[in-house]
Amino acid sequence: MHHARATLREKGYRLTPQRVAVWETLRASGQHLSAEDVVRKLHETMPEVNLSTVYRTLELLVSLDLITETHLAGARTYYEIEAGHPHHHLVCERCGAVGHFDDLLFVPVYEELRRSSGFESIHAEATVFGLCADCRSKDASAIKERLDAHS
Amino acid sequence: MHHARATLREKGYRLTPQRVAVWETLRASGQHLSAEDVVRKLHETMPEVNLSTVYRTLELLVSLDLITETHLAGARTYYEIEAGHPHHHLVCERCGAVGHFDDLLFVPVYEELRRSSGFESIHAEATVFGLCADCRSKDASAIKERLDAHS
DNA sequence: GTGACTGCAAACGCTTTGCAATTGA
DNA sequence: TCAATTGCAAAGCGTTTGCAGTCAC
Repeated sequence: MHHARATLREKGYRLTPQRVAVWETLRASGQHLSAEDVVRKLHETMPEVNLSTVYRTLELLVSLDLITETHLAGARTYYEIEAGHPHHHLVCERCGAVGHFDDLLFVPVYEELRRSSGFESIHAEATVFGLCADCRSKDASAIKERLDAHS
Repeated sequence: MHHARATLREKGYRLTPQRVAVWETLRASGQHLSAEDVVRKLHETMPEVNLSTVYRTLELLVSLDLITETHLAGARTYYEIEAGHPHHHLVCERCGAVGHFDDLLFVPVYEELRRSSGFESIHAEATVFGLCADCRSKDASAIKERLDAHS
């Protein structure tokens, strides 16, 4: 919060209520939100904020490294507070739950790619899909129930 | 080619000139093409083919596992002939060159994620960005030239 | 012959833009 | 005060859809 206010001030950007509110919304949620998600939340307390203002603000916050964009799946872009360390996403294909994992896990892959392809300055955007523990245990109990019913 | 014709036939789909042409275009290029790229190439020999037909055909070929979709960067979707083994992409941020690497490189990462997060049935979509060897050597010679000019 | 397919035009969802009115510094 | 920022409406882009006509089978 201070972080964002200070950075905006420093760089000579105005501290408008809309900008503060977008930042606060992302911070409070702690989630990955789309622009649409952000206006929806904002409208609860600031009904007049416009979607285009939200887009402009998100773009600004990204350019100041205060938030990051990710493309989890589909057309939409999602935004989250900059975590400080590069990471990637783990998405449950059943319930949509989103987890993080550190980019450091990819270091051996990057090294192999440098060696084999000659690419340098490597960085990645990766989304890993799967079934989260919750959904798997729900599946397991559903199967058990069905077996019990037959016996 | 036989591959695609046979599969379409088998599944009861009609073998229209448009479908064959879309498939042939992707095969001939051996590249990652967007729907727009495909119509542009098709229009050289079949000026009447419509973009929406191309989209419908690409969707069909994807559903038959004859081609795959990837999201290299930006909004566009790209298509390529199904390679037979899962892979990811390596994109040069300077010249746009696209390379492949095998999904097997990620196996240790997947194992770690299963262990630490409880996710299962894991698969990923990853794009790795960097500077390809060509662009790096061009950079290097440009710097050398500038240094020589000053000496 | 007939239903699967095509071309066309219109709509889609998400995002960006131009502009006049507003507001933070 | 006055340029930066906003809200609004319109356009942008890539993609999807409804429909009437066409064509592979």
